[in-house]
Order: sequence, then structure tokens, then C-alpha cells
Amino acid sequence: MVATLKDVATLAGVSVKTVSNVVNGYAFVKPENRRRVEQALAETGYRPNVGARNLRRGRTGFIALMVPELSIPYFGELAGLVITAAQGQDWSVLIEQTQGTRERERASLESLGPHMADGAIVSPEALEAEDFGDMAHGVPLVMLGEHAVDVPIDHVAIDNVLAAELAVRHLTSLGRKRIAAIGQNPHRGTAALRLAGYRTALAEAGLPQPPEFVVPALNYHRRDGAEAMAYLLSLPEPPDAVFCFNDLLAIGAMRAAAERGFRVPADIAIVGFDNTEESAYSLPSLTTIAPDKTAIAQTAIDLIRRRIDSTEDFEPQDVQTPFSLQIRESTGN
Amino acid sequence: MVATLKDVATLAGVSVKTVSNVVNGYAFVKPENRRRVEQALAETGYRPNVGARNLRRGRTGFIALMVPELSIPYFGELAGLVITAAQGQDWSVLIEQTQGTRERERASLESLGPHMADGAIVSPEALEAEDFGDMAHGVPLVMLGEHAVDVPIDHVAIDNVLAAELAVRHLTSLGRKRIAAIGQNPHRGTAALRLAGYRTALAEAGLPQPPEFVVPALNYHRRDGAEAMAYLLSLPEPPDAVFCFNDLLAIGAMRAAAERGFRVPADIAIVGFDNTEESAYSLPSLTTIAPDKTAIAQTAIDLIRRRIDSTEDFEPQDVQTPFSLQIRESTGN
DNA sequence: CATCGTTGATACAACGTTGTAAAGAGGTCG
DNA sequence: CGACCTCTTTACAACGTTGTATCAACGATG
Repeated sequence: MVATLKDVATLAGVSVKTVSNVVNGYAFVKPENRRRVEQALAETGYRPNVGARNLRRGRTGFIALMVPELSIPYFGELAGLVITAAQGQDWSVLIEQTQGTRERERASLESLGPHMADGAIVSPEALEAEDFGDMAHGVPLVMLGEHAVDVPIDHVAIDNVLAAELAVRHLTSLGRKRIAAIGQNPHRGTAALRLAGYRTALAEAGLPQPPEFVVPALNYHRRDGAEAMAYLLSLPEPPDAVFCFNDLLAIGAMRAAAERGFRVPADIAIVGFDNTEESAYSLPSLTTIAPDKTAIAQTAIDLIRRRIDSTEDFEPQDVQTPFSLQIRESTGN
Repeated sequence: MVATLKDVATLAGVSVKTVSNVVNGYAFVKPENRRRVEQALAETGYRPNVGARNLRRGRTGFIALMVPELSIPYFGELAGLVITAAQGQDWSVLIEQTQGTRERERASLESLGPHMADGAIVSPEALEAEDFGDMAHGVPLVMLGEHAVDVPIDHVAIDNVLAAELAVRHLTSLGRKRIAAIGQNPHRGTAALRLAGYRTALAEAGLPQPPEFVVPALNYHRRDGAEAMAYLLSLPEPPDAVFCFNDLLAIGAMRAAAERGFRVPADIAIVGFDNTEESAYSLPSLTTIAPDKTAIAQTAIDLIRRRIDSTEDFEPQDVQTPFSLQIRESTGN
């Protein structure tokens, strides 16, 4: 039913290995035989059995990608780019969804095994240092996003502190005086960094940092942003600007503001983080930190490639990818 | 470095097959041996080589999922649900992105081969009937979304005509008289069906159907919706309601309306299609057709399972999944 | 002419797993 | 006690592929 090398060989009247040689472009095959084999290949519609090939070659042909959820726009976009980048290395991408829980993230890392994938790109939200112990089983790992915890693993991200500074400095430069932040979360590495950048920019501008202006968020979904914003607007002296740690929080925040009759940006300016496609079309459109997602995906793939190709292992890399501030209506002048 | 059955067998002092039997839960193993094997399994941290196992078993362990782009919210959400549903059958999901071009869709179908996946879920945008010829190589295929073309393939979708009728009837029931549609596209199966539903509902209400109110859209992205809406609003007598063939078009349309000073829903009501998460938080939030995406994903997986399990092949199935109308602010009362 | 290198083809083993068959140990039953 | 079960284990082959070793034919070289 499905043609194998053996079938093709029988049809062409040569050995299995000769067919394999033709398929793999081995140089020394008599033109006559090559012709016959190619004919037979076409006739049978032969397609190599990737599994068998990889078994023999000792590779899997897969890269695992661990994300919280594909339905989160940032990760949907990122996954698409990773798949595209992986194609360049003849890799297929296996996607694991963890819902951002430590439990599931541990399970994914563990189930990874050395047979499932040649490497893995992980975007952890809740993993702790000890989880990384021997879990990866020697599979090259690349982490996306900052790690709060100190783990000797390759790592790709933008400079979250600088990016947050840039975002908040934009707000201060517009003359905003009461600037809040949404997204504080002790379990997220990035949250601490973005918060640090926020504080630096505020200090730089000599602005106050009332503790109630740093609002926590559990899941970074739209709903969390709306709730946090509702709280901020209920304060006796609400902020006149908010830095949200991702775009979804910002979208939720804008809705909460609108529902309470606050105008964006007139009454309150909003900055997001991620530059998801949604942010360009929201009403108002969202000023946001725009990481170069293509660069992140490509760099991650390159790092894995490098680990696999080099025999001895080298120092864990820490690559920072470019970003910019995308100014839109939500901080309009 | 990585433990195989052989290593475990040596350590436990039994044959490879006995270890295999323990791993696979075969009943007749002497308790003593079972204990020793389990001990050895734990000691070596054995994990089965999925590739080898599947080679032997004649299955791949993979389901292919073909979508235009993961960055499109609907497909990001859908892919996440498909992955979850596939886990229930011990399948991993391989995602192919086609950008919705016929070229890439053909290539994906062809490269599918019988070795890559045990089945495939395809969401074609541009494929024609003849493309399906012998491409799938006997791999069970499930198509999502309507097929304009007549192909004997399993098929899961909501009733697009009824859904469109429901959406437009909602607009007519609100007293809207000049109702336009955005998303006409001769290459998309669903477009024709949604257009049919639109026409039925208009006819039912005795409303006019000026040809310029049916606006084409090439890619169903936000940008296309904005452009189409710009056109509609430039008409001497613009519509007072628009039915968009998906949420992204609607989001784009709402932006174009806002930019031109039209209020939604006061001046113009808008209905979308897909109920992506974004639509619940847009300003205004979007009334939209809400397909049961979980049901779609699960049904698709079930159909593939059924095809694989049954020996003789049966009639192509045509399963319709539930949907509802989610009423929100964009058609407010 | 013996030797050597190049070209071309093949048989065999191996990657890690599991199905099949076969065989040994032990017990039961007529 | 021989025939016939049940339980338990194992050797072997096979899934489809490719690396290694081998071999044969040929022409060139000394």
C-alpha cells in the first residue's frame, strides 16, 4: 500500500541501498541505474519514512515548544514564527500547553525525554530552579523570557528592564505624574524586571511611587487587567497613566476604564507590552513595547542547532534581542 | 547515556522482552522479576523511544493540523483545543501553516505522506476539488469549515447558512434597514454560505439588497475589514449595520467606523463571526456568532479515530456542531 | 604484468521496539 | 503416568532506514 525502499528496489531491479543512495544524492551511481531508480521512485510515489530514518540517524526531527496556551495571542504569534524558523532546519514543532501552572510545566519538561525532541524551547511561567534538575535529560533547552531563578540554560529575551524603562519614560515625557503598573506577580521572572524598570523610570523623573499603584495580576489575561484597572480607578486619587506588563492586561484595562467613563488617553494613558496584532486595532490603538518576535524565534532555533552541532558543551548563552516602543493612540498627545 | 530496554534488561538480569512486558503492563510476569525490572527502570530513568515504538507498531503517533496561520486568533484558539483533544488519544499534533495560499496548502497535503501522521485535520482556504486527488495517500482526513467543492471527505462545521441567518436576523429584529456584508470571496467555501444566509434573512425581512453592500475581502484580516468598511462609509447612503464574515473583519470595521466618526452601535451596528476572545473585550464588545470550538476539535479527533479503528471505510461523515449568537455591545439596544 | 585507485553495487548489521512462536516449569486431570 | 493445561520467559524476526565493510570491474600507473 505504501511504497518502501524495498518496493522501489524490486521495481528498479537494484538493491535497497542503491535506491537509498539515489534518494540521498550519493554521487557514484551509474546514470543508467539512477534513471531506472528515479523512474521507479516516481512510479511508486515513494516517500521516505521519516520515523525510520530518524531512528537510524539517532535524531527525532522534532523541536518541542512549551507555552502556556496557544489561545494567548502572543504565544500564538510566537508559535507561528517558531514553526517557520524550525522549517529552515528541517524540524517539525511539537507544541505543549501548560496553562502556566508549575505542575504542568514540570510534567512537560519531564515527559520531554530524549526521544521526543532534538531540543526544546520553553516559555515557563511558574517553574522554579530546582525543577530543572535533570529533567531535560540532556536535551538542549532554550528558555524564552527572563528567568528570575538562576539556571545554567540558554536564554533568549529582550532586556525587560530597559524596555519597561522606555515605556514608562514615554509616559513621564508626556507629563503624566501619577503612573501605575499592572502585572506584579512574585512567580513571574519578567514581572520583577519590568517592575524594576518602572521604578527606575519613575525615580528618574522624581515621581512618587505609592504602593497601591503597583497592582498584582495572576494570569495576565484580559480579565485580570480589567479587574486591576477597576481597582485603580476606585482609588481616591486614581492614576493618570498605567503601564501594563502585557497587551492583554492593557486591553482589559482599557475596557474597565471605558466602562467607568474614563477617556483613554485624555484621562488616563495606557502602555502595553508585546505588540500583539490586536493592539494595532483596539480602540484606542495601544502604545506598546514591540519585541522582535521573529528574532526571538530564529535565535532560539539557532541556539539549539549550535548546541547539537558542537560536541563539547559551552557556556550557557544569554542572548538579548531587539525591541522598540510602538507609539499609538492610547498615549496620544 | 540514554537508557534503552536492553540496558534495563541487563541491569535487571532478564530478557529485553520481559522488560518490554513490564513496561506495557503484560499480566504474566513473576512478582519477583517485576519488582527487579521496576527497580531497574527507576534506576536508569528509562523512557520509551516513541519513534522506535511507533515504527514497530506501524503508527506515527501524530496528527497533522493544517491552518492558515497560528497568529490568527481563531486558529490559535482552535489549535490549542485540537492539541488538548488529541492528547486524549495519545496523539501529538504537528502544525502546518499555509498562509491560506493554494500553493502551500497543496504542498502541505502532499508532504503529509503516510508516515508523517496517522491523520490530518485541514482547514483549507483555497484548495480546489482536484487538489484532493490522491494527495492524502490514504491518510484519514477531516476538513474543517464548509467545502464549496464536492469532495468525499469527513467534514466538521457549524451550519454556516443558519448561523449567518441568525446573525442578520438579529440585526433586522433591531430595526436596522440598510444591512451590508463584508467578506465576500469566491475562493472561500464559507463565504458563499454566509452570504446565502445573509440574503435569506434580508429577503425574509423584505429589505433591499443593493449590490454595493456586499463587499469582498481577500484575507479576512483586520486590515481587510477596515478597508471594506471605509468603502461602505464612503457610499452616498452608507449602511446602518454590517455583518462581517469573521471577527477580525469586524474589529477592523469598527476601527474604520470610529476613525470616520461613526458611532457603534448608534450609527452602525456590527456583527462578527467566530467569537474569538478578543471580541469580548473590544470597545465596543462585539456581537458575534459563537461556534463551539471545543466540539469542533473533539469531533475532528473522534472522526479520525473512527476511520483508523474501523477496517472497511464508510461513507464520508458530515457533522454539524452547535453554535449560538453572542449578543454584545456592538449591536446594543 | 602486477599493483593500485576509482567507480559502482551489494550484503549485513544496527537504531529501539514489539509480535510471534517456541520452549521450559509446574500443576491438574483422566 | 502420560496428556494437557497454565504460567513465565526467551530468541528471533521485523518495522524502514542508513553506515560500514566488502567485493567486483575497470583503467591507469610503474
